[in-house]
Amino acid sequence: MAVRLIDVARAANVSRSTASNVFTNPERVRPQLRAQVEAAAKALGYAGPDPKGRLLRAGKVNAVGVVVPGQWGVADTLRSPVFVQFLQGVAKACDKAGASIVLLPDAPGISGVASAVVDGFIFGRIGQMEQLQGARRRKLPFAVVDFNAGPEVNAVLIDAHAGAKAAVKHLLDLGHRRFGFISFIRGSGPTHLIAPGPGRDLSKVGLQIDQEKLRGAAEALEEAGLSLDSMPILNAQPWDDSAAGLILDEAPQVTAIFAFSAMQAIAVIREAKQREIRVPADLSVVGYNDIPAAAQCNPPLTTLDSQPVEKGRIAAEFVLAGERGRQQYLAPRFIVRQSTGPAPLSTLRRTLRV
Amino acid sequence: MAVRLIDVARAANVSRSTASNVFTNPERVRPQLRAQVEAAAKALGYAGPDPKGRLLRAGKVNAVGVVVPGQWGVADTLRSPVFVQFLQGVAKACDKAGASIVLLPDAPGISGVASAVVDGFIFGRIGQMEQLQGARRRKLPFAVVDFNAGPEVNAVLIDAHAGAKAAVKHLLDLGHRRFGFISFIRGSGPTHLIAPGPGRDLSKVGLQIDQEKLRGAAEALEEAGLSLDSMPILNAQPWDDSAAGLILDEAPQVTAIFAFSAMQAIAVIREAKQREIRVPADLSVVGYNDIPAAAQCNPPLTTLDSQPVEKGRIAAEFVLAGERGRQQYLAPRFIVRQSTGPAPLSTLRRTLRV
DNA sequence: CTGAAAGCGCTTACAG
DNA sequence: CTGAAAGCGCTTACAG
Repeated sequence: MAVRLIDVARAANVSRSTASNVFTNPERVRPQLRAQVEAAAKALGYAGPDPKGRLLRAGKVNAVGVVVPGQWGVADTLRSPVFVQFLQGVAKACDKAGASIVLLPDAPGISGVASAVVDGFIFGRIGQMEQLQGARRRKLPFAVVDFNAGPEVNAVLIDAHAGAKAAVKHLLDLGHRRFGFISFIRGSGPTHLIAPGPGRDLSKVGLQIDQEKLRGAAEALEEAGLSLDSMPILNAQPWDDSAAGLILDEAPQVTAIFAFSAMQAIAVIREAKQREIRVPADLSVVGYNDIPAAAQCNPPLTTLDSQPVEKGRIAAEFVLAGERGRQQYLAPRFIVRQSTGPAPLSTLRRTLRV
Repeated sequence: MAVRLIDVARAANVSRSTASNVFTNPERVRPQLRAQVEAAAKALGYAGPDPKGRLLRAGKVNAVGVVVPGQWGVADTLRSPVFVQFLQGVAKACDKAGASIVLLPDAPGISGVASAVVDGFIFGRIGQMEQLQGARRRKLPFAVVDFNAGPEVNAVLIDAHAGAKAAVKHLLDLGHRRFGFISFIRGSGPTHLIAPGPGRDLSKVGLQIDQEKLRGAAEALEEAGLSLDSMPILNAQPWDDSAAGLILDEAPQVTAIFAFSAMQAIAVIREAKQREIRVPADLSVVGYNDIPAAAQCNPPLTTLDSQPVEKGRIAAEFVLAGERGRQQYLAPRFIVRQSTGPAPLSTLRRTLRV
């Protein structure tokens, strides 16, 4: 049914090679013959060489795969503004290189890493080393973001430890002593509170990068004679709207909340407003990531810019260039807006409400 | 260098067919032989069948291409929140079908429509029929959004005429008589004002869907005894921040602005605030598309929800199902928030400023 | 359950 | 400048 190159070649009375050249290396074919072949192609309705055939022979797809955690799916992941910023960065590099982007789930199915038709992979959010196995086996170049997978793996990293430390220091300088944290949740479990307690196990909280944030926060607290152990940590998906209410319910004594995602920070501001808790007079809020809504919300959010666009761009460049084992560190930028202020003298008004 | 299926087959002392079956139809192979092949694969470091080879033989890629206008590039297009919502819809359908999404520019280059390795195309924003040529020649199913390309072309459409008419009626009911419009610009030209004037040519303004909006607006105006010809229209990219200032400069007499994108509407609100023009007391603003920022801005934006997620989902379903010539109409939802209010009694305060 | 053969559609050295 | 031949890596009827 479908017209093939050989059909065109026959109709034009030339060999397959010549017909192929007409489409791929036109300058190698005499104008007259070229016109002959083009006429035959037109007459037969030939669309040009089938990419599937070309692919097998030529080897290169001109596409990079952006792998999305299977548990969320592509649709859910696109709801994250930071992921979209990251994707913009990937697209910048791909646009320049004339490559296309394939969005694919990290699922065992037919559309996953094992069978994607791409020249390489970028992992946008990763929980553990094992998720890289598939890409490694394909022997294609790949890059990882926000995850250190050892010296042989291309990675674009941000110094989240320093960022979180700076954020907590900023709050300490404002006089805050009682903090609450909202972390990204690893896997797809339900939102839950990790109550304060000495020696509690935080190793399952969040992704590798959230672990770094926790350590950065702990360090800043210790330098001020405080301990992270005495502070509540909420474990939630960035888009779970119940988290903000939960932490305000469970930790009314807190005067500052540091959320490891901008969406959660904004949710806290919104929820606080509904409860007539003033931000920043009663409660200071710091986020992580500088999404568009962070500057637009009221009050505008104090947050860390984690450079997602740059991350995506560099990761894509590594993959497109076929690099192996490159590591690039980026510095977060701390942006002070109006959601943080001096610690209130008393939390009486708030605790009374509970 | 790379290990192939045949290498594994030889090492395991079986035929290629059997080796192939181990990976593709394991249940057809006796456990013992299967283990033998798997051991050989492991020993050789074989990653499983190369998708490029499989593809050519099997025919189906399990991916749909989302085509982005070449003049903007993928990176620019991802800056549009509506496009991202649309992509979410596409992803919903693809996640369910186990397909991946390929983001590709509508450019002549190697990564374009002509050579993309996909099972079909979705056109997210289209200026003219000719852009469909490439997809048509590939003989793959494709769908178009917000563009009527005739009865043989799958399309998901929204009744923008009715939506725009409702929006203008809403403003008329509030007493407004002097309107300004900000349309999407076709192509990549610079932002410019189309001054009022009888019989001016509006056929080059915006895309097909913006033409519909203009007609809907004109109809509402005529029913109120007014003419679109007497109203200024600004032609701009949704992300051009200078447009809001320009229309406020050039059309100070206007009491209501209807922007054909939410981003422009929000920009007008922001710019008005800077000039101490009160919204909605001095100026009413209506947008098109209900992006997250529309509800969050201050005051929240009165706008039309154009159902981008649904559009994407349905378009993807058409393509995944191999449909041809389906047309689906969606109704826009008019959302009244706080950026529109009664027309001011006088625009004196504002005109004095100019 | 297993294997020999054909072929998916194309490009790429190579010989002329 | 042009053509005959080999082969990219795999799967799929088909025969046994």
